Amino acid sequence: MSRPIRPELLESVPLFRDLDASALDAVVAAATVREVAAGGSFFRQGEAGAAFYVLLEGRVKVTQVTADGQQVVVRFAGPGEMLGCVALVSGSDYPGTAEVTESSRALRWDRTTSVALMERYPRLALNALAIQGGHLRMIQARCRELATERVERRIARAILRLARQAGRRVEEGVLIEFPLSRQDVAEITGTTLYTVSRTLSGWEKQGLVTLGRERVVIRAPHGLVRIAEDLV
Amino acid sequence: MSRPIRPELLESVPLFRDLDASALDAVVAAATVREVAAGGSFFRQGEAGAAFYVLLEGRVKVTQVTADGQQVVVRFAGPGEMLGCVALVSGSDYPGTAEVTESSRALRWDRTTSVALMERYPRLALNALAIQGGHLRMIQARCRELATERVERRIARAILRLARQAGRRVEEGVLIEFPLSRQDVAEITGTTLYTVSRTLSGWEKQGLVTLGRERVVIRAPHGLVRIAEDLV
DNA sequence: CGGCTGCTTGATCGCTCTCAAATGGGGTGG
DNA sequence: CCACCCCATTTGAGAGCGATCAAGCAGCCG
Repeated sequence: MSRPIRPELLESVPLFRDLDASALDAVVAAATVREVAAGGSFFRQGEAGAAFYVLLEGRVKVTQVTADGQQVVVRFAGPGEMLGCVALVSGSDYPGTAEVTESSRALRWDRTTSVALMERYPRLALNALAIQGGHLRMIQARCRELATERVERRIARAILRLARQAGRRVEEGVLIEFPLSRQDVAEITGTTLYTVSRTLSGWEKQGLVTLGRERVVIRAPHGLVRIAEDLV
Repeated sequence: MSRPIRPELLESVPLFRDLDASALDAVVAAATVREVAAGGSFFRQGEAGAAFYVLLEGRVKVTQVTADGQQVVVRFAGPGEMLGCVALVSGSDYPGTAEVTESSRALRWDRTTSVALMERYPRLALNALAIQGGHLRMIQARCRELATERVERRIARAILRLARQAGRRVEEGVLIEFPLSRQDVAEITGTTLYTVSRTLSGWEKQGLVTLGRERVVIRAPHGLVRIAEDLV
């Protein structure tokens, strides 16, 4: 039906770290593979949390919408990352929507299977705990930024973070690999697309970045770092 | 040395849910009890994450400070809650400080012990994962609020949340049980103590709350809910 | 080539921060 | 028991960041 999964791909999945070979085999054997094309979604906010995923290929944007319809981007996930972990244990619904921005393949376990596997292979649960702890740390940092920092600095931090997790060197500098609209950046940093546009344009005038439609190339990372970190 | 731990206290700890009696015994036997008086702390931001705690009695305020010295309140923890979970697994340092606001007693496990227990009793790891998932959910909600909502609404939500987790009925209404300064509320909601003071005073004039030094009593919860939820 | 979608830019408004100063409650020491 | 002091709080005045609204521009696809 679908292509086999390359073993080296599985070995680089953080959730599977330090899992011995037989355990890894059993875990993967219990999974099904789900493919979703760009534009689709693995799950949507409010649905019952039926399954837990590990993304193998592609890219996913996790978003939430507020009661009054404003959208917020929670994170971008790439190959190797977990999806749907928060809804996993406490029999609850998905807190966000996992929108597929590049066609994706993921391993899928339904809830009872995931829990059974974690009970059988505690390493899995510990890894999940560690990874989720990392997410918690990251989102706490974002909260701190939202609460205490000016917009320009938040945008600089967001761009640098995105470059770190999905940056590719091109001749002009570092390109953020996936389509990233001004609106997306606004939803990550808690501002409006107008302010994002003005800020990025300002940076372009200073030669810090090069812009395009849904494209950002960082020419002078140190410049952005100065904006992000300087205690002026 | 110290008073024995009442079993009914342990049974209400979410981390220990569905743990059988012998496992619970073993887990508690592996712990030491640590007492910290009001004003002290269980751990401080930046220290190596040496231990993991379950609070038995008292109250703890978890805070972070930014590079430029601004403080942010992450959460308030009461009896039964975990502390130091984020630093537990990924051999990292504590992302925040656990300030004791009411003299506290907690069970303490050092890192290697915690990990060993979770491997031995996977239920523990799964419970921790579920609880941490709840924290993640909550902090995501706060991020969403910070990014999209006006200050008055954020303050209303914060006050209601605090009342839900530490409210006690008194004759005038619902009192938030622990000393809560305007500054604290500001650090929770990402604003300034001036704005908090103005907002609360406004509510007092409308009869929604009664105020005192480090005290808030909610007289009309539905009024606050209207402020927090109405899609005006 | 036309339309769609994403982006830029200008003008204006107002929420919230900031700084300054006054007020008051509560505990402590005399 | 009283007076004092400290600290949380209130309140005012002013400034400015960033939101909002309104147009116009530009890349991209059919």
